[in-house]
Amino acid sequence: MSDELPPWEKAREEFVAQWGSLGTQWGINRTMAMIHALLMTAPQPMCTDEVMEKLEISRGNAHTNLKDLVGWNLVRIITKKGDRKEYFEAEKDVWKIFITISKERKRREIEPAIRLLRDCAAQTKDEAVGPGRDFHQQMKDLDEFLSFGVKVGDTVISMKHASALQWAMRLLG
Amino acid sequence: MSDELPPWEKAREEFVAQWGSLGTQWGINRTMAMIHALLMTAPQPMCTDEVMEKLEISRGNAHTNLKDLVGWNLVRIITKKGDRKEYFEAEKDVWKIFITISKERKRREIEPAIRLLRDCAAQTKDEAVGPGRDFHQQMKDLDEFLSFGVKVGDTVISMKHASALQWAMRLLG
DNA sequence: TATATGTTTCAGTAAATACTGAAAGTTCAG
DNA sequence: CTGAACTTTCAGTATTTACTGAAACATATA
Repeated sequence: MSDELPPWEKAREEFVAQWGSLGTQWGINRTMAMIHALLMTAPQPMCTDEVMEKLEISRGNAHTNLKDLVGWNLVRIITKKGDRKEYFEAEKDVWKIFITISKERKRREIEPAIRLLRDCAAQTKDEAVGPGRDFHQQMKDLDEFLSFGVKVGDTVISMKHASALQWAMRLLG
Repeated sequence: MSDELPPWEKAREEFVAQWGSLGTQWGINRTMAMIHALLMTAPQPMCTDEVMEKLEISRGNAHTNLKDLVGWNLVRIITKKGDRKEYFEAEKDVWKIFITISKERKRREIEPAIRLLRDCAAQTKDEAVGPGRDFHQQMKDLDEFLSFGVKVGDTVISMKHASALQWAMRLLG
């Protein structure tokens, strides 16, 4: 069956499979990464059954991961009139993908960390000497660093792609 | 037992536990994140037995994760003369931690992705029309974006903390 | 209102990951 | 050498995470 595919689809299948493996490395599940890869390279929006068939996965699995991708704002639902099915379409613009992922990671990963650091710093704000003071300082340092990073990130993701590019080019000299 | 701890150690225990939970969210295992948190806030380098005791984990688990952290260059081994034990000490400087993590993630997560994208682009370089051409272009776009990001990242991590800070401040306006 | 078409949920199961504890391996001092 | 002190490995087990398939649910059409 794979033998009958147009050549670019062979490459696509490799891309989907490998992107899935890579996904597990950066902490997202294989199926979700594969669906994302599939949709990013789909000429047309795909419905649940097409995804199930392409990846040979169950309906429940396809459904859950499609909806998770929608929750990440990496995929949107398309409806066609006269057709009750939902179709799924991935954002293909790399800059937009980058912005979306950055925002989500900030919300899910960075902000909770900052809250923890502030809480721990607050609990130890009266420590004036020794290990207690060092601990307090470490919490503050980490907080300050992450908060500053968030600020920089917010600035970057508020930029148009062209502006960000120009700015980065200047950095590279 | 916890009741007898100095107050800053209460905060530390919360930090360690919560950092562990956060760790699982960004795809690293709980124990590794907890050991890292423990060592980042340790007044002195700690040996395997101390880590085992503090976190109530087995020797094998402590050993594996300590060595993984050493592999990430986030922790280094200290030996004291006249003492055969290995002691472990985490980097505490946030800028250095950031640089270390950035380098490792680049190596483990970004570079393999770039290799995949180039491979898939190469396989489809002759596609001149339609979906094949779009696929090829998508691979190239992703490659270009990530490669450019790596370049920017390399520039930033080659900077001294103060320079990077100054540069970022300028961005923030 | 019945039926067809599609979506969502979830109990049960499979697979991947992490952990334990003990045995084997290593190194050094006497 | 020999034994003590410490490190490393790994088979077995526990825990977590992901997946399946079918039933329940929702909604549009005849």
